[in-house]
Amino acid sequence: MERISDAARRRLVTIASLLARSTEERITSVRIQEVTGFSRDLVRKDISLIGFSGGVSNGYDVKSLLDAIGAALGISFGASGRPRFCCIAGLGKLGAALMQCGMFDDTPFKIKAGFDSRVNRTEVLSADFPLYPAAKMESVIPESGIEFAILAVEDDQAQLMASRLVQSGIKGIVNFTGEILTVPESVRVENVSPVLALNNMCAQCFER
Amino acid sequence: MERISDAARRRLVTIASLLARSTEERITSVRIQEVTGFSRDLVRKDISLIGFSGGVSNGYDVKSLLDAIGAALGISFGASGRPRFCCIAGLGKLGAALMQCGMFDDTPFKIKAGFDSRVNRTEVLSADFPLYPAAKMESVIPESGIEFAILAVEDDQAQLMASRLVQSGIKGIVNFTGEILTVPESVRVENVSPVLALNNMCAQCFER
DNA sequence: TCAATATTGTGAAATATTTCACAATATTCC
DNA sequence: GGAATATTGTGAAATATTTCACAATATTGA
Repeated sequence: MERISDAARRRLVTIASLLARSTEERITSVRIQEVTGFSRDLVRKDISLIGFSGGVSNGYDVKSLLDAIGAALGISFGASGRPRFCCIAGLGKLGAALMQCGMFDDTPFKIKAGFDSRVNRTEVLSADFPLYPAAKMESVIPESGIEFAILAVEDDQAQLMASRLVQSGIKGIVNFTGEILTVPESVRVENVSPVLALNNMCAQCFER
Repeated sequence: MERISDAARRRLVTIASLLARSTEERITSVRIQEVTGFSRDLVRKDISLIGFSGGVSNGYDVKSLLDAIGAALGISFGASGRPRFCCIAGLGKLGAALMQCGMFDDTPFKIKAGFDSRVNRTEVLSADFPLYPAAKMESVIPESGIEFAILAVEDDQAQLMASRLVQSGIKGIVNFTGEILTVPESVRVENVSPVLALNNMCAQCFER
């Protein structure tokens, strides 16, 4: 099977989240284009790339296609799939909100620990999972089977904490800070800083 | 000047955020590669794309390069640049945290309004800027010169609110919800949902 | 049933992007 | 000062991605 490019993989993940929420039984490439903005040709190519071919002239079966994408990319939707253990590093306003907002409830992502360098933060807050001072990171992460971290510390601590997460064996970091993180090639970073996002949008608006 | 691709623009924004935080006076393409992971060749190409050429054999002058990228892409860093007015739609745990966490303090992005469909939310919370029931969106946004919105509502309200933001004349949406938003081509969306980010990371890990 | 229509799946063509390679030039070190 | 080294800037080559075009097939409606 041909290699799946990074861009194609992201499109497929987007398509899959769309399918996961669909109330329809079938969906066409034209409809996917309307919702996501990806061209219908590309949608068909991406789907054929994972070796799926169940489409007929009234589109794809939503459930089969979702399963196929999930199987090809190793992802699942809803709370039932193979659980993926995560932690939150930084329990300030934003970190605390992320841990309490219920965003991960219907997903395979399970928050298993929270870390903060200020000991009193971990004592004041309460959560469904244990909170630790940051010093415990290196032991807790491997022991709990935590794969991914959500980084929500202050910008000036971001690189330091990221490096410690990497040291602790984390596979990927969802970066809420404004810092550009330097990590080994084997570790993934997804930048979700609102400020970076706004800058990208401004630049895009200016562009035309 | 040759067209700047979307990917190149994003790399330039990333490079610019890096420069904006740099304490050094000069920086080389090799150093930018080390920090960002973009190949040094690509870094040089991107920089030449905006018509900047000030590099010598010990690198680029950080300040000049930052200015050049800013001028080419219409962005600025720090609180001094041309202000860009934003709003937050959805004042639940996450929206409230975003509005209080100080993340935008040293940026040109100024939060000018908050919206929530539950009237009592806007009465209970207090902020540096006015809070309105969502019904006021269509009048407040054009009147305040708000260009961008941060969408932090519950998933099931996401598309509806996004459409109303679009109706109100917003240029771009930073989307914290897990929904894939359908908007006109003229409106930008940056997806910063932690769940989407985690899914993209999982897919990437599986890939190799 | 059968024509008209809609849709997928996929090679081939067209574009776009990235890497390569190297001349030109600046810096460093002896 | 001069050789060795480092770095940019940029065409050209190599890759990669996207769009095009259309055969194959399913569905719809008369």
